[in-house]
Amino acid sequence: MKLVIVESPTKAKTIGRFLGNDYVIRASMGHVMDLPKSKLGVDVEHDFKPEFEISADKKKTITELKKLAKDADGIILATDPDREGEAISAHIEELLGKGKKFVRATFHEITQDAIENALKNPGVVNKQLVDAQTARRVLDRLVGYKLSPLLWQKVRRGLSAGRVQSVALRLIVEREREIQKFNKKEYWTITISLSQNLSVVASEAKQSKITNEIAAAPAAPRNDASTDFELIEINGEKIEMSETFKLYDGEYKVSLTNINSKEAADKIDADLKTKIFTVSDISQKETKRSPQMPYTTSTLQQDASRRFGLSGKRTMSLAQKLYEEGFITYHRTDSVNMATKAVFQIRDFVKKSFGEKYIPEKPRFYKTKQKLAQEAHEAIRPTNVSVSNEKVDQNLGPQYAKLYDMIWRRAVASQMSDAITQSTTVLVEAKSDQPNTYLLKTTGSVLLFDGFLKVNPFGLGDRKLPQFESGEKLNLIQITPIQHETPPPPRYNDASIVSSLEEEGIGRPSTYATIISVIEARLYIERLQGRFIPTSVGMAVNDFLVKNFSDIDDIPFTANMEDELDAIANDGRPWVPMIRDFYTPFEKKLAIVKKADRVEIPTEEIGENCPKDGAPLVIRVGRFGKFISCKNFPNCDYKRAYIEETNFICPKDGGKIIVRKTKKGRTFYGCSNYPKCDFAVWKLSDLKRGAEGEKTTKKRKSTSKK
DNA sequence: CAGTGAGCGAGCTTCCGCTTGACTT
Repeated sequence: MKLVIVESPTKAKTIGRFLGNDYVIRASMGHVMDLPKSKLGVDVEHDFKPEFEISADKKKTITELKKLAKDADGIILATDPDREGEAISAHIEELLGKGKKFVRATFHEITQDAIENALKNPGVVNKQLVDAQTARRVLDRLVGYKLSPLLWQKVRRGLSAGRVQSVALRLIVEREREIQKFNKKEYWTITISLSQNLSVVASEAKQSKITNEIAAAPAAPRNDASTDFELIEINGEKIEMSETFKLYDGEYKVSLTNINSKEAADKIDADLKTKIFTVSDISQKETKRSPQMPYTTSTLQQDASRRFGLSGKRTMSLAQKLYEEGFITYHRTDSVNMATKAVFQIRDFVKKSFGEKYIPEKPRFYKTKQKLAQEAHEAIRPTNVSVSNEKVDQNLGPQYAKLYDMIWRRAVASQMSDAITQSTTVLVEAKSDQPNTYLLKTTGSVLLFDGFLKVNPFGLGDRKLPQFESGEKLNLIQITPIQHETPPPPRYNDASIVSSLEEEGIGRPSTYATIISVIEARLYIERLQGRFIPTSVGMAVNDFLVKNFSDIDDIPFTANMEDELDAIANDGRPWVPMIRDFYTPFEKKLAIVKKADRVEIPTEEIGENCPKDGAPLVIRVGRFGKFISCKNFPNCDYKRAYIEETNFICPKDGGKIIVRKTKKGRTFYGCSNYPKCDFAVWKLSDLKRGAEGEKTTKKRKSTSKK
């Protein structure tokens, strides 16, 4: 008997189906050893020796593995083929060790071929890769467990800092400041509605029929409905312009026009009324649109957030179940690669369902753009393309089916043909014998071939233009000047923060969702309609870290770290000097900052005075969220709850429903007349149903359990 | 289901990354 050890139990089950009876497959359930939770666990005096110990929740797993190892003829370490996976193998080897025969087997996809291949070509644990993981772990521990206590001392108890979470917080704080200092600019666009002159062109219409037949896309028939044109040039000069702003995280571009006041717009409006409008140019262009790459963890979370408003946490929990039930491949991945077998299955499926035209000549193979990607797994795809979302609905329910459907469409579309669109641009000149000539433009587009849009129809929508003739005169129907303001850069949400973190190589697929949960749990940020706003505590912590540790609390720090880890893994550089080079200046800085003053958390006045001593009342952020207190604290201890109202009323006594938090920090909604009225619900949607239907609520629950 | 900020000074808070259940509704 041979013992095979992988990380995930679902993976173990799948592999069991491929291998014969002489193999026993077990899962490690992730890391089995870690640094102790309650102390630093790194001996900085003695070459940073880490005190790895068996994780509390893995003692049982290890006991069982040890038992199996005793009877095994050989042990195959088949953990994930990346830095962390290599360390898990090393830890298991160390724990089960002594006289056992270990080999290391790696594969990047769970297919029969890949696994047989891996077993035929066994290797040994890569010590250099393990060293790189040790360095990563020790560095993160030193940063986290040295900075956090400093925050307890200088700001408030229970706070935290770390290489990843502090940069995520910084992104959000910097963005808030960029929004605050953003200068809005007024600008105007001018839309001109023009119509065709039916009686005049009636005879020409016949002639145009010839061109009409040649053109692949038929134009809408001529009619007297008007078409909207945009003003684009005045006397040969373009009115559109753009401004670029440097942000902490990249660049921000806004487009606007050089018409910057109502007076200027009105003047153009009046002048345009005196002009004659003539079609001056018609051009057509075919554009190809290619499908998107199949999902990774990051893009899956982004799309689920954008399309269904799901949090990263929720998406991952739905995906976990889909994975466990065998509907999709592994859901924590940074790879866009699909197993060759799956690619051909999808091509077959598309050919059968939609015809030959819908698959490109050659299969599409995608490459990830992230240079820090470790690509230990496949992209996220359905394990069997012929499984419909109805089947998922029957087995797991509509929420799961919705996510599965999204994954299915993206994966299938990724192997389909390009969509082909024909766009038509019509230019109109507006002039007279008086000064000033204007150029107007309109664009229409027609889908010639839907291609991949057949299964993933996003951003679809034709805009058919009537058939125009060059030189044709048009009638002015209406001129509409519209006022705009340049919008400030948007606040981050679940989708955009994950996108930024991934782009900068900060965090990993298994942590994107938890990074956000952590800074939310510390009350560093709060959500406003799904977007992140830093709290006063978040601002204070961020400013403290940036002021004193900007070399760590910055995007390039992780990129540099990754370069150094690569040198350890690939060139065999020793890890201890790398950590020492980091720690020596860090320790000096820590000692200096320890002597500095406490940080004051800014408060916000609410425009009301304290009933006790008349001083202004302020909003503070405590351990459980916002509350109102006297500015003179601790000399005056007046305090009361910060009440966030909703639009709902209590079905029991008609009081207002307000937002509250449990001791554990969960949000719920209760009656403002508490404790006189004890009405409370977890979700506002429960409230709508509440009055008429306890029965319907119960029914739904029992069916969804099936 | 409904707490909060400091200090008094017990004992404790905290990192990132790899995996699931065990919890709650």
